[in-house]
Amino acid sequence: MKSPQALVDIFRKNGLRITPQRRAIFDLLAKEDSHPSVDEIYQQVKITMPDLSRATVYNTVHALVSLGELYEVEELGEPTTRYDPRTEQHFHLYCEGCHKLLDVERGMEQVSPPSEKLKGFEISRSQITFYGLCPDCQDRKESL
Amino acid sequence: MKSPQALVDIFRKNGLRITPQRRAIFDLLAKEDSHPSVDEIYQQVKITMPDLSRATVYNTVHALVSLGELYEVEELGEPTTRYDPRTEQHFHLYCEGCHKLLDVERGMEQVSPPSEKLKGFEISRSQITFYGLCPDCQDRKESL
DNA sequence: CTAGATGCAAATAATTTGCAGTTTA
DNA sequence: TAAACTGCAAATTATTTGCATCTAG
Repeated sequence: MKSPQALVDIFRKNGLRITPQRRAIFDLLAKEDSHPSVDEIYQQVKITMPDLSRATVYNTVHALVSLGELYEVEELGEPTTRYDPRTEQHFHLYCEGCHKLLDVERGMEQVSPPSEKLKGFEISRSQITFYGLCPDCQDRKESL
Repeated sequence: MKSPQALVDIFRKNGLRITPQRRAIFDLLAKEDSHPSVDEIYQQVKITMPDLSRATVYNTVHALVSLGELYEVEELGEPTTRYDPRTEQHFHLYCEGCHKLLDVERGMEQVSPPSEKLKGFEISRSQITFYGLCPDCQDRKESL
């Protein structure tokens, strides 16, 4: 995630305005190293800004996604969309037991399929998720 | 997707019953080579079975997913879950212009990250999606 | 016969929308 | 001061649930 100030600049450059609510959301996301939902962002920011509205969080999150500064993560079988503040290439490990979601760096591993398979598609990004059980949930399962 | 008869056997083996509704859903999915939502399945089957209920489709689809005979595809930024009748390994190409979703066979490409990165996770499946623009949508964009 | 399924309708819950009032640039 | 943003509340929509009835095995 870029710094709050960088996001401020990007917003202004795109004709979007900077409000105290947006600043607070930028600050939160910059500190965040998990994958928060809109509601989690809302609950956090609400602590210091009690009359924050959920609609405002949706609004700002959508703006960030449009600008490519935040990504949706949705392949989790959960009803809520989570957001990913990390913009570097990485993949996800998702535990189907406890719903933990971990980032794993992507090395030089191939991130695009052989071009003859692309059927003329122009690829802009990819999402790779591995589903399974984390060590804790493996133990929990064995002890049943 | 397995044949309707194979699914019938699997359901019975698991103590689930075979109703005309379920048979019709199996038949549809066996023919299907796209990625239908519950509502699309419902609309199709409803044609020949007018008092089908959506709840029944949800019920049967969930049963199929639990048995590992159908997969959820959810990384599409759409509000509805689509289902994937193909059980072989493959990845997805998703067009962000027209929301087309294509299957592409996966070859012997590496489907799991190097084990030292797995942090003890036990992986059961993976989902790999490439986002971009299909040839048609690339043309459409250029001609603006 | 009886557990499991069905259809219906009502309930949930995430997200979107409309709008009057407020604020940023 | 005009366009953008805010909070609120109502609307929308996918999915889930409760329940009385029906049916597959």
